[in-house]
Amino acid sequence: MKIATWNVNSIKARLPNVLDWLKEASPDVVLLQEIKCVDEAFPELEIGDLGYNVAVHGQKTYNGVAILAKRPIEDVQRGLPGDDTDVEARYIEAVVGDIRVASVYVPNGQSVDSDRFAYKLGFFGRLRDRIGGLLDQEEAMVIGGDYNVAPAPEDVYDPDRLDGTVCYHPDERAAWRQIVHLGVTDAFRALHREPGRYSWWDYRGRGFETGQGYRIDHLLLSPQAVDRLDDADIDIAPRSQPKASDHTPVWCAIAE
DNA sequence: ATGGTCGCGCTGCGA
Repeated sequence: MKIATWNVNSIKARLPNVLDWLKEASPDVVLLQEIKCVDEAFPELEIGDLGYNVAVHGQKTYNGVAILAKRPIEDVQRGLPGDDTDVEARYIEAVVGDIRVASVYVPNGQSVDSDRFAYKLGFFGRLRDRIGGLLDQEEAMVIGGDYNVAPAPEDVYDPDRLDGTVCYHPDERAAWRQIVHLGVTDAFRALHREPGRYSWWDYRGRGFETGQGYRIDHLLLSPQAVDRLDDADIDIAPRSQPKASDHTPVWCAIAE
């Protein structure tokens, strides 16, 4: 089962790109972030025509996550537990076949001294609690999304200069490791040792053209999923297309 | 140049 994660930065603005990639890559499950629309506005018909079922947790203008799957999507749960006052649509979870999947959009954090950065660290803590609880079920699980953190120096284009800035701050990397230390595995890094493989390039400063990227989109696998991990990679082709998202898909293949 | 470019939606905010 091929499972991908992709921050599309508006599903409406990106629909031609998304449809092209679904046809080209034919993933079984796609975990989308930043769809930037309410549930009713999600282009379910166009995506359904390609054979996908859809589960959406949308929001007007900002955020929004969704799951696409060729098989039925069961036991859908919307929202990350742990803070009843958090109304931002950043988490959706479901079961597809024998694998539990989730699409996560971790807050960007804006700047290190902002309230949004504190919200980001709090979100990481809640995500850790959720993943810890799910691990107790001892099932195959893939938690994919835009984590908005590059875990290690090899995951950013200039680690010395960027250290301490948003998406590569020591507190964010520690929050990431706290999740990893629960016992989940970064699927891409489990199979690739090479540095300089990125999933996001800032529109500003023409980051893609100048090679200034970050690896911030990840698939975290439970041990039961890692045992079945056949392949994983980052597909940078969609990032070079016209009207591209600033993120590109990351995928893994789990044996049936 | 503490900038740059997108998307949303109509003014500036979030990323």
